[in-house]
Amino acid sequence: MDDHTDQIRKPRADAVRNRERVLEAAKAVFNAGGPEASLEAVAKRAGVGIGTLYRHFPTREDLFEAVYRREVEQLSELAEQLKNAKDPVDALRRWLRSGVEFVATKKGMVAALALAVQSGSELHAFSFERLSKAIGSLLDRAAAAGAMRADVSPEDLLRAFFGMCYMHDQPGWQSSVLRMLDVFVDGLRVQPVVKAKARVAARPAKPAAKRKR
Amino acid sequence: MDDHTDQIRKPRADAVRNRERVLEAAKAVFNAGGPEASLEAVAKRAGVGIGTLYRHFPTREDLFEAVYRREVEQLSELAEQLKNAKDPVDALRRWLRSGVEFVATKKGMVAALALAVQSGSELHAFSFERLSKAIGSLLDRAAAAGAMRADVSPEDLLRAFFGMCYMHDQPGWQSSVLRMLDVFVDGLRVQPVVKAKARVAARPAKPAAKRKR
DNA sequence: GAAGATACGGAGGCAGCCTCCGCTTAACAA
DNA sequence: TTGTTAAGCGGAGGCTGCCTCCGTATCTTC
Repeated sequence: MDDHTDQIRKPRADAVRNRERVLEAAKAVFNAGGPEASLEAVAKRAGVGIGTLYRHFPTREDLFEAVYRREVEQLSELAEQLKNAKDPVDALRRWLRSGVEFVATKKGMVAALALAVQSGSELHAFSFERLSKAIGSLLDRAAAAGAMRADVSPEDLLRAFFGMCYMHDQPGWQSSVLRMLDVFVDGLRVQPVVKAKARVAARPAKPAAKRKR
Repeated sequence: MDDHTDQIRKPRADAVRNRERVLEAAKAVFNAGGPEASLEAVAKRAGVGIGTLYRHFPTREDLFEAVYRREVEQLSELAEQLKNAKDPVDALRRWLRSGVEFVATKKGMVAALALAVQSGSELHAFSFERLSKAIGSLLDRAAAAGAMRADVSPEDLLRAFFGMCYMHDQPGWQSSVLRMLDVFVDGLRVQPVVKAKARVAARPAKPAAKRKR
């Protein structure tokens, strides 16, 4: 909307450079020392003053956002691609598995997201919206095909996913999470009326809101 | 083992009193301000010096442990009771639901546990051991009865449970978690061979390690 | 080259962590 | 009771990290 107002000064070269340096330093420092690492350490590593860091990224979360936005986008794009897979349930499973790998690589991200969630920050809002949308279409497709229960929202799924990944620094977390996700996806499949027990009325028949067709 | 060594001085009355005061204050402060709340605030509220607080609880985790140990024990006892229920799967489901309620009440606990997990503290070790054991018997019973897949460890389950609850300060978390747990338990049931699709080889037939009979 | 906008850096105020040690007080013996 | 002494108390103080503010330096534009 203000893309081409009258005269726009070219951004200062040093500013651009510094921003980049800070980002790089932040990525390194956060990955090494967790998301609570000292911002002064980041500044020092970037070779800039603490004031400069704060000017570019007024809050810690702003810094997280800049560092991890791209990574969230990658995850989201992956879902986008899987949209075209044949078996939608399998696509979902594949996305979740990839997500786990992803988390395993970028250890910093989950912790940052967890922090972001608690503080209700931008990053959280952005990430959840982006990912929800991406996964939402997977879910919708699966539900529309009748291959999966339809009363589970993308947000639900994300919460569960990230929650499980949150334990990502315990010994066997990765295989554990994979196992749990498997169980979860199994539970997600629409089940034939195998159990004539009590839970009959528990699940509403209507597909809850945003069905595709 | 050193219950009656030669001469043991009776513990000082003021020390006992102060310990109690600090615990009470801590519970209040943590529940209100989260587990990162200032320890000096706790001391002030307890009406003791900061030094006293640190003498009784050298680390923040020690304080958490003392505050939340009892609560963990309650959860664990609940599982103990459910052991006698008829339907083991249902018992598990009930335990999980109670767990959610529990978390809803004692908001402090999950956050504290989450912190504890990351720092690999006592509290974490203790809690996980205690709860694992309690749930383990539920799982075993269910698996032995053939009502549930047997390749899921109590630790897995706990991780998943706490993970899901970790988002416990977002708007609709409670119903979301309940929904997810339902899905999860569904996935946990051993499924009849309803789907002759691809996933045939995915799950090994052998019940993985500790089967009951 | 000059002017003016923009960005830099770090001093400094504040808060919380944790330690240390001189003083107080409770428990026990006589 | 009173004296002795171990146990406990409290808060000053050193340290680290957060964040703001503003005098100074540097870049862009003309």
